[in-house]
Amino acid sequence: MRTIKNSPLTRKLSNFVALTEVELAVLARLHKRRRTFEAGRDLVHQGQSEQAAYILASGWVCSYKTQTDGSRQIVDFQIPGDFLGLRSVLLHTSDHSIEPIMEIQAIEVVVDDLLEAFAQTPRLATAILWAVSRDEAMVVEHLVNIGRRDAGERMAHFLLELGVRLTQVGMATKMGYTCPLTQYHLADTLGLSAVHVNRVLRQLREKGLLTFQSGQVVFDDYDGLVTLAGFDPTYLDQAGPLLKQ
Amino acid sequence: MRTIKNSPLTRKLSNFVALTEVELAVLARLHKRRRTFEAGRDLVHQGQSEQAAYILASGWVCSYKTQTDGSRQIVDFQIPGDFLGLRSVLLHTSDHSIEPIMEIQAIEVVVDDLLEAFAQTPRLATAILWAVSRDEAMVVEHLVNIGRRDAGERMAHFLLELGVRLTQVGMATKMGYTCPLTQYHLADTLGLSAVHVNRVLRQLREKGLLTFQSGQVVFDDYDGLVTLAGFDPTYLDQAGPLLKQ
DNA sequence: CGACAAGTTGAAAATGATCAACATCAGTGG
DNA sequence: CCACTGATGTTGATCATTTTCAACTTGTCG
Repeated sequence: MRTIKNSPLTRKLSNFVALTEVELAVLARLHKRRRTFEAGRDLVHQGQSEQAAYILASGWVCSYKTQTDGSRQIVDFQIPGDFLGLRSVLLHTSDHSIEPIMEIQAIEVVVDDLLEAFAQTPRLATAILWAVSRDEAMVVEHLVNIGRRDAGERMAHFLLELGVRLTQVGMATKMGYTCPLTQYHLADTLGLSAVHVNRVLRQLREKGLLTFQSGQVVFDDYDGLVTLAGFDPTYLDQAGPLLKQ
Repeated sequence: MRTIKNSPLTRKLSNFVALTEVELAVLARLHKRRRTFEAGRDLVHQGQSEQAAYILASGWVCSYKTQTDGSRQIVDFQIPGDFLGLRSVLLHTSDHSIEPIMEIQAIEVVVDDLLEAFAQTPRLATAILWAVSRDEAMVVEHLVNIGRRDAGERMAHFLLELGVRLTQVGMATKMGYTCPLTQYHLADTLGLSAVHVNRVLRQLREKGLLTFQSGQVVFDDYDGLVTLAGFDPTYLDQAGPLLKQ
């Protein structure tokens, strides 16, 4: 049976703040309607001013921005336990869109409930501040990835990072993982054209580093990839609770 | 006389949460030693595990990451009122370095005091959560800038954004502003080579759009720049307090 | 089967990087 | 007062990476 104690969000927050029974109860009251969204249809749309945020329960989504010329930049992917649209709610306006990669389930959280919960249990606010900071650290790493690495390094770095994140929730190993992303998703994530993504994947495969085919990422030479990408997973590490009970 | 009530940080946080006298008092107790740092010498160094965060009181700093091959990516610039190193403190490790562009003054904040303050006044935690979210929105916009715009558009967008931020603190107008950044800073910010930065600045000047010489940014054609860059300052807007007294 | 999304490949064009040289200016010490 | 130095800015020539355009393949689903 799935309870509040083993939800992905609780598991994630517990890495930072050891939550008490009272805090778990407050967290439980946040869980409102569970909603299902189909692949490809936007959950939140750029420019919209939203009332609710969500906690992702199952599936993958991507958050992205589109420009007037039609090009888009994927900012990040979210996996179960991650917040969706929290920034939009806090800043009173959505500066980005959120699209499910597959059919997903998400739990709606009303913003007033969340702010009320902070008042009741400040440690929960601290835990969420930590979660937001970790998200920012990932965006920063993407920025470095796009700004200062060539196409091959970008691809290797991105797929390694995704591997580490999925490993943390039991969905990947150092051997590889199942990955529903298309080459178009990769292109929009890495700031490349879809055609070039295809070539880069071929080069990595021919060098014996990694194979990404039929929705499966296989690390043929994990250490070689780490070296190529200059991958340092420190920014993803969970160093253990900062606040004790 | 400079009091807690008109410090840049208070001014910034007040945009989100109307702070009470009690909360202002808690904020005041956070203000510890005021320290001066010279230009070019790192305030926080990548990999270091820091005890303290800072609030920038005067001057500009940049936060950046360096890679093993020596290239660096500037993630963002901070101006007075911004937090420095908050993420490092929350995540228990510094994933980036912070370098003063000029001589700066910063106020040291001990992390335990900050977490203690959250417990006393949860609304302060909410205000800081908002500030962190706004920082993230800026990093996201930089990501789009580097991922999906060409060199000229990037330069225009960056200098326009900086203009808006400086205007919010009274240090710029639509005419232009004083800017201490070198072409190397711009290159490391925009993911370009310093040589190409120089060419791009020349092209913008020859097109009558903007002049950046001798530490002065002059907008020769503001609207033209906005069009070129596809600049939409929504993500920088301060929509007014979400939490009332 | 037909339609459509996704993946693959080649050739030409564009964008930006690298290398190298030189200019300008402020500070420094003889 | 001047030569020297280092940081910054400027320009040209060449090279590498990545994009664009176009065609074609493969697989899936009705």
